[in-house]
Amino acid sequence: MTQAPDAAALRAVVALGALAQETRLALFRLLVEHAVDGLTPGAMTLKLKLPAATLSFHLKELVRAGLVLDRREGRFIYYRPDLASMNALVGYLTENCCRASGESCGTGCAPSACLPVPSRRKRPS
Amino acid sequence: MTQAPDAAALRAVVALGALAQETRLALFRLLVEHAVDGLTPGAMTLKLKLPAATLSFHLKELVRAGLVLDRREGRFIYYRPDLASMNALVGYLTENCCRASGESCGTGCAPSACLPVPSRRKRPS
DNA sequence: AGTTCATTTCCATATTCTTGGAAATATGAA
DNA sequence: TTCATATTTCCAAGAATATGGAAATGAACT
Repeated sequence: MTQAPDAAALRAVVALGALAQETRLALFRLLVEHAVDGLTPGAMTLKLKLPAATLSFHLKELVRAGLVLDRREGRFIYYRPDLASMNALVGYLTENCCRASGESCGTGCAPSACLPVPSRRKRPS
Repeated sequence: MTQAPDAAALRAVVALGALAQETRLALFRLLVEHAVDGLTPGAMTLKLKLPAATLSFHLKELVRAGLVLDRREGRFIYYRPDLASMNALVGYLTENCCRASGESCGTGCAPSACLPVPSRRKRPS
């Protein structure tokens, strides 16, 4: 079965697996709505009505997959989506799963969907 | 946990789950390379070096997710990717996971990636 | 009828994922 | 230091997935 350990495919499988779960997909979508400043786990538990342990588990999964970034700010941790990474995933799917090898299918097929967050803020202690 | 059983999200989760597996992703990519005529399970077992039972299991999963279509032709069954469905998945991700709600992020964000196999190809600029 | 090939289902096993309470850790404030 | 809040890790039980041999099904041909 294991024949071509393609690194890009491996990354895609991990990212797809991270999104292939109802709670995590909802969580990621929520984060996308707050892509600029991010959200704290506390805010997410309120929004999604999840036990803290469950939320933390899924959040960690998204981070492990490289789809979510975190930054500590005092007592809080802000999580935000890594849109560049998400974009890369969509690009991979478009490239490898949307068209036959070597073929182009029009202007809409460009892999670049949207770019990383425009501006960043930092405020560490 | 289960709070908003969004049908579109549900479909996306199933499709993502179908692709979030090394063997199945390789399988789907193989099918995309033969999107026009399709492939028989026999040909796939040879290409991917999988036991028939294992291949059948994964194939069924892809069909269940709506990503693969089959047609019987005499003694053979030909499987081919449902590119429209794949396109819808990419569209969903682009719409819901690539940008903040209501925001546009440039010309590249158009949800339509590629449509079912084109008869004519365009020259990329 | 019976034979052969293509493909799937049956089944048991092994592995991985999901859940969430309880305990632990980290940070800031009094 | 002590307290309170934010967040994570620990753990264990249940649920879902993955694997593949062996048996069953389907479809053509003799």
